[in-house]
Parts: sequence; structure tokens; C-alpha cells
Amino acid sequence: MTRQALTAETVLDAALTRFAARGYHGTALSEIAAALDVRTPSLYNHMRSKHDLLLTIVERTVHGVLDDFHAAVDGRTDPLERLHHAVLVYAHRHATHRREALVVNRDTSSLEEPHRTTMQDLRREHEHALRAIITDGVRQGRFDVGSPALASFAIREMCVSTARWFSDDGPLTAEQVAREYTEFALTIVGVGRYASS
Amino acid sequence: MTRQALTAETVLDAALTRFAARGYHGTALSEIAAALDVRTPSLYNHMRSKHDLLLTIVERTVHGVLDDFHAAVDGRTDPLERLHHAVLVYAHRHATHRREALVVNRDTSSLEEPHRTTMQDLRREHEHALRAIITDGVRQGRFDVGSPALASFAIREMCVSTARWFSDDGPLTAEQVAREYTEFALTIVGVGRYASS
DNA sequence: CCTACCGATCGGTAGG
DNA sequence: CCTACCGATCGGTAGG
Repeated sequence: MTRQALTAETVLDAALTRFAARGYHGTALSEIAAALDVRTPSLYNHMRSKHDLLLTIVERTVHGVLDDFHAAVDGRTDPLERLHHAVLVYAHRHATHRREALVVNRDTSSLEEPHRTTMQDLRREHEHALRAIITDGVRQGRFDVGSPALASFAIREMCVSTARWFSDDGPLTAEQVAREYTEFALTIVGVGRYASS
Repeated sequence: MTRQALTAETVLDAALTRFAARGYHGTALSEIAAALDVRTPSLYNHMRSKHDLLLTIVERTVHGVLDDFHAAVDGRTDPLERLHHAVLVYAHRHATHRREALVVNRDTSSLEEPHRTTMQDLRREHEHALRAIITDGVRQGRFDVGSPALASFAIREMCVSTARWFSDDGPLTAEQVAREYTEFALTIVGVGRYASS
């Protein structure tokens, strides 16, 4: 069994695994090095600092979420269709990118300024965009829910938490979970079963 | 402004605040001491170790959740009523005990064995008890949901995440949020609006 | 990629 | 409740 080449990407991947399992502050660089079968100083040929590893992980993930969201929603005008696809893609991402989701949720607050604020603003952007879909749907009389903000939080966090329990070895695929969660989301905003294209 | 007396409870409360804000591994005992305006060694008159602070916080919180659950559910037989009250009390607790919820969710995994396993088993006990209510409801034909496990996860995590965004200064009280979330939960299991006693 | 090493900080103890 | 201090470990650098 030959050892894999040490690159910026393999270091990031090992960091991602360890940060997800133990948290940023709970992970020592020596553990990441050990996982790659090298000594700690060797990591510095492929990264700038421990903080930079976290920053790269959070940046990629947050931008990935926003890209997914726009790919799912842009070009659609029907609030029901927009919500459907936004939730489908968001839930799916959290089942298929569990480590990234866990790290972003747990450790974005550990970023140094100004990165912390920048990343939190980007996350809020997605949050507001999802809420706007619900608000639109209510205004157009397509959705029925008392508090769009509350419904938005519930739907978001329901999807996010998929990262905490989903397993590739479980009875359901990521696609199946995403579809079921999309139905949950639609019932929360007061829409019954919905067969989409 | 006279400084409050240093006791086991004031130390625990300061630890709770800091752990919730920065995480267990991200918090130094010196920060807890500074918040109480004493030096680090003084803390040891009121605690055994940093780990013991975390253990006490997690133990109390997890047992509190289970106590709440049994007080809400025991003696009721109707699945719809049982789910209604279980969710109401669970959501309410996460809005009113935000720090505790954040620490348990983030840092239970940082407990040393055997405590880590013990606490995770207790959390699982609550998870399974909630799921059993849904399974019962489905079996009795009162609920309509494809996967009771999935519905249970969605409802649980929706409630848990309240701790991440709820604010006492917001437009909704903890009671209002809990009631709305209970409605969300009931729609997820396929029950319409439900006026309970 | 390594060995050798740095200053800083950590949780915790001694002793009063 | 404090000062003084401990060994261990941390992220990171020098230099090859």
C-alpha cells in the first residue's frame, strides 16, 4: 500500500475529516500530519497555516451552497417551484457533503476577522434568499404559513442537520432523503403533495 | 457594583456561557476566570477540572430533556397528543436554554469515556422515544408519513436548531415559537391544524 | 520531506 | 482567594 502523494488537496481533505470529527480547536496539526503519515512541518509545504485550512474549507463550502442555490432557482419564477428546487439541492448537499457542513456550522465562528464576518454575511445571504422565496409565495397566496421567517429557519435547519445523521450505509440514498425533505418543506409552508418536473 | 460570590454554580454558569460562545476546546479556563474577575487557580476551589464542568453541563441538560419529555408524554395515550406535547416542550426548552443546547450539540463528543458513551446513549434514548411516538401514530393510522425515522430526525433537529437563532429580543416569545413549531411537526407527520387542550 | 527547536499557552498543583 | 510555578502541548520556523 503506497502512500498517497502529499498535495494541498490531500492536506485539505485530511483537515476536513479531522475538523468535522473533533472541531477546529479540538484538532492538532500533528493529527492531520499523522493521518497523512508525515511530520507536522511537512504540512507547511502545502498550506499557509491551520487557520488558512479552515478558511479555505469554509469559503469553498459557502460558495458551493450559493452556487447550488442559484443554479436551482435562477430562471424559475413560480415560488413553489423555486422552493422545491432550493430545498432539494440544499438537503442533497448536506447529505453528500457532511464533513463540510459540520465544519461550517461548528467552526465558522472560529475564523479570524475579517473572514468571520465575510463568511457569516454570505451565509446570511443564502438564508435571506430562501426566506424571500417563502415571503413571495405567501404574498402571492401560494403558501400559507404564519411566520415566513420561522418556516424558513425550520426548513433550513432541518436540511442542515441531515449532515448529523445521514449515512451512506443507511436505508435511504441522499436523493431519497432530499426528496422526502422537500415534501416536508412544502407541507410546512402549507402546500400539499407536489409532483414536480 | 459588588462582585458576585464565587460558587460552584457561578463557575458553571460562566463556563456555560463561554463554552456556548467558543466551544469547549476553544475556551481557556483563564477566560472563565476573567469573566468572574478571579485568577485561574481560584476556580479549583469550586470545580474538579475543566472536563468536569463540561460533564456537569451535559448531564444536567440531557437529564432535563428526558424529564421534560416524560412529564409531557407519560399518562397520555393518544399519539397525536403525545407528539404535540413532546414537541412543544422540546422546542420551548431549546428557545429558553440556548447555551445548554449549543454546548450539548457541539461538545458532547469531547467528553472522555465512559461519559461520552453514557451521554450519547441517553440522547439516543430521547431520539428513539420520539420516533416511537411517530411509529405508533403511523401504525394506528393517525399519522401519514413515508419514513417515521426521517420525520423524527426532521422534527428533532428543527427544534434543536431553535437554539441557534432564537433571541429574547425577537418578535416572538419562546411559547409562540414552540406552538408554531408544534404545528410544523404535525404537518410533517401528515396531520392538519390541531387545537389541543 | 526531515530533525531540531522556538515562544506561547494550556490545564493543573503547591503552598500559603 | 492569591503568587509562583510545573510539564505538556500547541502552531510555527530554521535550515538543510
